[in-house]
Amino acid sequence: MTVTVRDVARAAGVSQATAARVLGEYGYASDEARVRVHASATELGYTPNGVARALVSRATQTIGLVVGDIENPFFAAVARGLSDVVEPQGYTVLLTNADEDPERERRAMLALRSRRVDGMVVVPAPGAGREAFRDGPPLVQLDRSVRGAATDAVMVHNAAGAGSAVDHLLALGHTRIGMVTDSPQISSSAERIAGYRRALRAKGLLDESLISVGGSSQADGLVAARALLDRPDRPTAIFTANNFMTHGALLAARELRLRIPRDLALVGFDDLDWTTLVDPPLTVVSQPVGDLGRVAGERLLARIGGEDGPPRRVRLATRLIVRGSCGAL
Amino acid sequence: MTVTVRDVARAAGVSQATAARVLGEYGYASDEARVRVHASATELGYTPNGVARALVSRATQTIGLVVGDIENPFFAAVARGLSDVVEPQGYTVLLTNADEDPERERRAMLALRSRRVDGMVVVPAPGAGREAFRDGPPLVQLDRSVRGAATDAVMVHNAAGAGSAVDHLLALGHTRIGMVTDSPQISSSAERIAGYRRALRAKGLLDESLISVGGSSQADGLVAARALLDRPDRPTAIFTANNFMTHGALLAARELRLRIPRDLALVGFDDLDWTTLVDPPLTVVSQPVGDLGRVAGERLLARIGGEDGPPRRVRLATRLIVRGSCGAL
DNA sequence: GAAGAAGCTGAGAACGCTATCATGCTCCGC
DNA sequence: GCGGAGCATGATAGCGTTCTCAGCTTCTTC
Repeated sequence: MTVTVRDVARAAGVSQATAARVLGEYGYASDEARVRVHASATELGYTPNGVARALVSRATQTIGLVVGDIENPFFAAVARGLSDVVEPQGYTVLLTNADEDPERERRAMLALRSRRVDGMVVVPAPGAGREAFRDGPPLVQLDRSVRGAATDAVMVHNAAGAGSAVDHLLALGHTRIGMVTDSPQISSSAERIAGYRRALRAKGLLDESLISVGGSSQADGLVAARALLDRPDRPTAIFTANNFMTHGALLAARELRLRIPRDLALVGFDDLDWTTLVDPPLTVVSQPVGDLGRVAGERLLARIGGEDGPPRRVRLATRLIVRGSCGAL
Repeated sequence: MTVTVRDVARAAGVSQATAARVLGEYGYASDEARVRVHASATELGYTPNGVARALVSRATQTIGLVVGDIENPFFAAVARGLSDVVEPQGYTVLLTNADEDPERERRAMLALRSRRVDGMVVVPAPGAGREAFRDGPPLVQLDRSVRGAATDAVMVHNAAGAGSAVDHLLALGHTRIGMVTDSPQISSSAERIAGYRRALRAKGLLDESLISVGGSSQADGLVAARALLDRPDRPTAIFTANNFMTHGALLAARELRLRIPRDLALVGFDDLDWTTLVDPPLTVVSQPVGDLGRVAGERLLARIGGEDGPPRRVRLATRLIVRGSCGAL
């Protein structure tokens, strides 16, 4: 069915080896052979078979990406950044959603492995064990890192970012600041909790009961935020540790008819398209989402290119963007 | 480096053929051979080489997806739906962003082809020619369809959807209804424009100058919406044909201090997370985004499975969700 | 003019798998 | 006891590339 080098060779009246040489651009070939081979290649519509090539070259020119859910704008931005860096180098991205489930993640990584990806970028699911990261192709962890997994990792300064959010609220005079977060099994969430704790403890204002743990969906965020806001002594400000929690907190505030920022100040982690569209616009700790993917891609390409040495952990800076949801403007 | 069937065979003390049979689960093998092969396979950590398998079976168990930009929530939802349907069948999705550029799209499809994907789902870029869709693996077009490209296609009832939006505005008494749309080179946009025209013409209210053509970004949407709202005889209602245009129109309205729905009624095409978060919540024509991807996946799997017959075009229904942005509530 | 270098070519061996085939072997029924 | 069915096994031929190697021709150099 499909046309092979052999077919092209036959049509051009040369040996398979010669045709392969001109098509593969290596070794010698006379000008005459060259033009004839190219002519019959285009005439027959020859497309090199990447599978066969991958088998002998032991490189599939393919990068695996394992995220929780591509519908999460954070992961979508990461995917975009990754492919932007990697495609110009001839790589294509194999995408899989693991839905924050370690078992699905394990299976996805296995599937990518048997497809012989040249490398993979993984956002580890909560509870993922380090074994999964032991051997296999070059791998970089993104956004989170599994304890004991000796791979490159690209993350943001979570603790500092959370600290900047809390400090902002403290500076505005808040003394009861709650936090709505994803599971602390996720290293980035754990770090954000740590940053929150440290900032409050420094002022002697830490109250553990004001930390509400949700999950990885808006619904979870709503429930967790409601738990905090339903209390008689509800906090006057809330720091939400990811975009689902932010969304949930907004829903909860509306449900309880709390006006922002008058009744409740809000700072979210991770900026989104719509944060400037709501009223008031949201103050957030913005992460360089595209850069996360891009840097992960660069790390990976370097490793694929043979870079050696101990695992490298890269941390990118976050930035507090003050808008209206804390009453600072 | 990596362990092959041959290594497993050697370790188990059987021939390569026998080992291949038990690992590949075909043909005969004694129970003894079976256990020994499996034992040494797990001991050595054997992972089947999908590349080699693909070469002989002529199936990569891989589906290509070409979208404009995975950061667009619409495409992200499509990707999610597709992979949800396709992964349980053992397929993995190769993702590429073509940025609505026919040339990049062409190259992406070529790359997917040389990777020998078993099928592909493509959201054609504006201006894409039918040639690209002529031969190659099974292909389904999504959201849009290229004139003369004889492939399966999965789309929504664009004209009817646009009509329902306009009818809603008409029923509320609006007589000057503008439209902000993406390029009519995109078939779905063209159909939405057609639906808009038909609904207005039926009432004798069609004014071509109220159609403002933007592009594929928020910025374009803002500019196009502003062009409409800056006029002294500005429309009292606007129908936006995709989520970027909706976002842009919201920005333009804010810029001009127009109150929604008092000064301006708004209906968008495509529902999004944040449409219920803005004030007032947005009335939209919602599309079954996940289903688009799922149905495309099912179509594709059917074709890969050998389904024959003329190209099939599937149309999914849209649904008007009335919220507050038209003053209907 | 001989020796060597350089240019060009085809044969053929991998890569790691699937799958066919021929060859034994055991067991059954008649 | 014997033919045939059924089971088990190893050899071996691809899949479509990449790439080495040997052989041949042509050009260079002293």
